[in-house]
Amino acid sequence: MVKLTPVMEKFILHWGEMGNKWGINRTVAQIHALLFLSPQPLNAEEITETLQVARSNVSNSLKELQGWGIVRVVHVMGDRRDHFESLKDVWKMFQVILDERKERECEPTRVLLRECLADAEKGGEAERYSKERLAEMLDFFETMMHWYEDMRKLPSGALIKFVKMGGRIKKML
Amino acid sequence: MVKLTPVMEKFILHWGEMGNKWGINRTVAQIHALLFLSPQPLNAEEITETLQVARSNVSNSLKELQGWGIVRVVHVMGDRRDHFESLKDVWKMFQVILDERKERECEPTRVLLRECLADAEKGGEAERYSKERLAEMLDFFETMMHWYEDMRKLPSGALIKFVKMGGRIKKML
DNA sequence: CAGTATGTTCTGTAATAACAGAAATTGGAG
DNA sequence: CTCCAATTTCTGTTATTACAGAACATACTG
Repeated sequence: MVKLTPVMEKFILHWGEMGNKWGINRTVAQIHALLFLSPQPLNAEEITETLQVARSNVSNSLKELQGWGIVRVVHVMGDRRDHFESLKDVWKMFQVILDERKERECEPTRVLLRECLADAEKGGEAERYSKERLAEMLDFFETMMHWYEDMRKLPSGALIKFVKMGGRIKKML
Repeated sequence: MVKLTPVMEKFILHWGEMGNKWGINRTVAQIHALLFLSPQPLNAEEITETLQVARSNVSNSLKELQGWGIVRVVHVMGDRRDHFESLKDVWKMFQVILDERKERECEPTRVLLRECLADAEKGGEAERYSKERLAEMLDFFETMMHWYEDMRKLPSGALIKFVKMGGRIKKML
């Protein structure tokens, strides 16, 4: 049985709410927070007891987290139950989440914007204004996505150093 | 009466779904999309008819969008009804949204993380591991938020140029 | 001031999402 | 193969959120 410390509880609850505001199911986010704070991998039963939610809910939420790529199954010697652990490296964790959201949400939007622009071509005058606006939107998406992909390629140390430079980068430009 | 072109309709529906995935109410996002694509400001009645949702729903959603700072009221000469228009500059629009999410969601998280770390100090051994993890998390948040604030200060032209440079920035480091 | 257009708030309903518990499945262990 | 632990999937319920329509409030018009 995992006993939540006051700090763990506080963070887990907050993380749940936060997830919610960003379109992530509350229990999914809570489980993620729990695993993030757990020194060892936990099995589903332990998560169920600790967070007091249904076993099935835990099972589905873990699948979801694995789908996002921030939680993975590990095995403990002499125990055939699955155990779960979260990525612990915060930078990597958010990188993985961003990668995933880019694919799931930005990419389809980019595709749709391209389609819209193609349709707008055939729409003549009626679509003129939409075409203008959506072209700008598409340019924004493409620019940001390219930029993210470029940053993404940097070795993680270089990226961190770069971000930590913050405003001083300005002088270099 | 506003007649939706096929392109407008397609984009509005997609934008609604997209909003949903990011924790934004569907009609709120749809209204935003409509205003973004509308060459002129629209009044609430027009929005109601165009999107076929209740007048009250439109009223509340518009308040929400104004709260986010991406839609504002304008007046048309000789018409006492409020008209609404969206920011049209995509870069500015996303900047405003990010500003707002930073304040609403990241800032409270930063505060909470600080509290957690303070609590963890008093928690002794039981909180040792949590303290480690949350300290890293806090560092991540502070670094990213500082970085964003620094970038935010750049004149928008410089920022755009900077982002468009993308990977070529690497050579300069 | 009465009447009307406009906009907001309130209240109940409908749609959706989250969830619990049961049933079904999978895959060792003996 | 049989049994049992572990996990997943299914089904119905509960909670939440989104929404419509009505009631209300505001403020302009004549």
